[in-house]
Formats: sequence, structure tokens, C-alpha cells
Amino acid sequence: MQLKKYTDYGLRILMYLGAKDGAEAHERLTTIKDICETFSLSSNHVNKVVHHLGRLQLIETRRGKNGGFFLAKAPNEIRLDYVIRQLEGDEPWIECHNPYCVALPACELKGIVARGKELFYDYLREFTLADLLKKRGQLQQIFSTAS
Amino acid sequence: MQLKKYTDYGLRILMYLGAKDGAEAHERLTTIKDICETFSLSSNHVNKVVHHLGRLQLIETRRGKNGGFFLAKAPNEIRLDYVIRQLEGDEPWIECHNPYCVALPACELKGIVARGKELFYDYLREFTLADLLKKRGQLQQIFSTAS
DNA sequence: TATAATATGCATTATTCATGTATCTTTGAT
DNA sequence: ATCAAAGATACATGAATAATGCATATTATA
Repeated sequence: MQLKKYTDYGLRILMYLGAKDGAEAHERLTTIKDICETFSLSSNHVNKVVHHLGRLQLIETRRGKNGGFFLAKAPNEIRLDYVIRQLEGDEPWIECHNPYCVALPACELKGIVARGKELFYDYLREFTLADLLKKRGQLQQIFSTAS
Repeated sequence: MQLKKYTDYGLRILMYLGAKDGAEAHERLTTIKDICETFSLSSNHVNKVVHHLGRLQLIETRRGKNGGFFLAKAPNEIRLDYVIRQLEGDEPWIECHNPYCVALPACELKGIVARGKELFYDYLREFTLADLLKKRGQLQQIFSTAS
């Protein structure tokens, strides 16, 4: 029971972009290479996450020379429940059908777990990317000296 | 992001035993074979889960001929948060150390996710095995005609 | 037109969960 | 006593999915 690295990487990318938010346009432009060097990750996976964040319209991506990506919304408009739900995938946390469980018609469990899952996301809903940037200065410093 | 089948099987076993709770001693005695036939599961995995439930003192196991296992506590004393935490393992839902994340010193995320996880378990804490047995009659019927 | 960036699809590897096989230990029945 | 039936235990194998790698297409700019 753990979030995927995929999701984790997505959040780190948003934090990286958020730390630059408000800077000049050309300063904000970040490449996959930047992310990989900063967090010591392989470019393939990051590539896919960036693409996904683009499809979700959380970031804007620019192809071609001098391309890159940047936040498409203000940090306080990017809710954590949405990001995690989307990157993680939103399947039930308990599998009643694989293999099929005979108790299913009389089972109270699936509802309880499903409600618990919603409470988890309800809590995340209270936070946005802006909350992840409380120590923005420190993050900027970390990111500028990493790589 | 999903509970393990291992955990799921554990809960099903408890439901099976709970449906029999209160019956004569020899009626309550259940074997791994019974469980496997009822839920169409392989005995190996169930074996391990039963052993685990025994170590947790949620069930009492009896080796040897005419052995088996049965609930060691009343259903309303078996809290779901405990069962799931123990069977599932209680690691953090986000991995900051694999690979190590440079943002860690200034990261607000791990705390938020950890708190969300606790809210999930806090909710489960409101329920016991007894709550999974609301439709006890129906469950008994299902279990007696399955296999 | 060359180059540097993302986009995309497919292949491979790694990890973890699930399952299988074998054998040991315990206990009751014959 | 011995046998058989049950869980206990250790190790091996298989399956699923996540993570990573590779190749190439597409796009945009200098």
C-alpha cells in the first residue's frame, strides 16, 4: 500500500515548477533534463509524467528547441487530491472481483474501505501546491544547488 | 494503490469465522481447506494468512488431527484498523528515500500524506468485525452452500 | 537545415505479490 | 504404536505491475 513513484515524481515536478513560479518566462521554462538532474531520475519515466501533467493541463509544455514546460495555473489552484487521484489512478482499494468473492452480495467491507479512501482524498483536498511551497526559499536554494 | 489480496483474504477468513461465531465448539472449528473451498483460493496463501491471524491472537489455531481454528475474540472486539494495519504492513504511503529526494528537508508532502493515511485508519477504527456481519444470516447461507 | 526539445510506442528489467512444493511438527483416532 | 490429518515453516517459482530503457517521430526555433 503505497503511492507509485510515478505519482511521487509528478508532485516533485510540480514543486520544482512551483518554486520558480512568478519568475520571468524564460526563467520558469524547465526541461525534463533539469528535473532529472535535480532529482537524479531517469528521463524516460519523467518524460511520461510530464506528458501526463500536460494532458491534465496542470502544466503547459512547449516542444522544439528552447522548449520545456511551466505551471499552467497558480499553485493555490492545484489541489493535491486531484493531482494524486489522476496520477495514481482511481481504482477501488479492495478487489472484490479478482478472484470473485462469494461473500460479495452480503459484504459490508467494500463500502467501508471505499468510504475510507474518500476520506483520505477529502483531506488532501484541503491542500494545494501552494501548501507544498511553504518553505519556498529553502526549496529554491536546494534546487539551484542540486544537479 | 490497493490493499493486498493477503489482507483481503484475512478479512474474508474473519468473516467466515464470524458467521459461525456462537455455534458449538466443534461446529466453529474451521480448516484451511474449508476456507479454500468456500472462496476458491489456493491453500498456500491462506495457510500463511491463517498463521498470521494466529500470531495476532485474533484466532486460535489447533494443530493435529481434527484441528483447525476459530475466533479468539468476540467480533465486536476485532477492530478493522488493527487487522488491516497488521496484515497490510504499516509503512509510509510515500517513499522519500528510494531514491533519496533532495527536497526532503523542505518537503511538506510527506506529512500531509502521512496524516491522510492516519485519517483512513481512524475511520476504519470505528468498525469491527461485528459490522461486517450485519447480514450474518445471508453470509451463513452463502458459506454453507458455497464450496 | 540542424538542433534541441517533447511525444509516443514498444521492449526490457526489477520489484513485489501471489502461488506452489516439500517437509516438519503436532495431535487425535485407530 | 502407528497412522492420518491438521497447521507451521522454508524455500522456490510464477505472475502482475511498476519502473526503466531504447528508438524514433514530431515540433519549433535559431
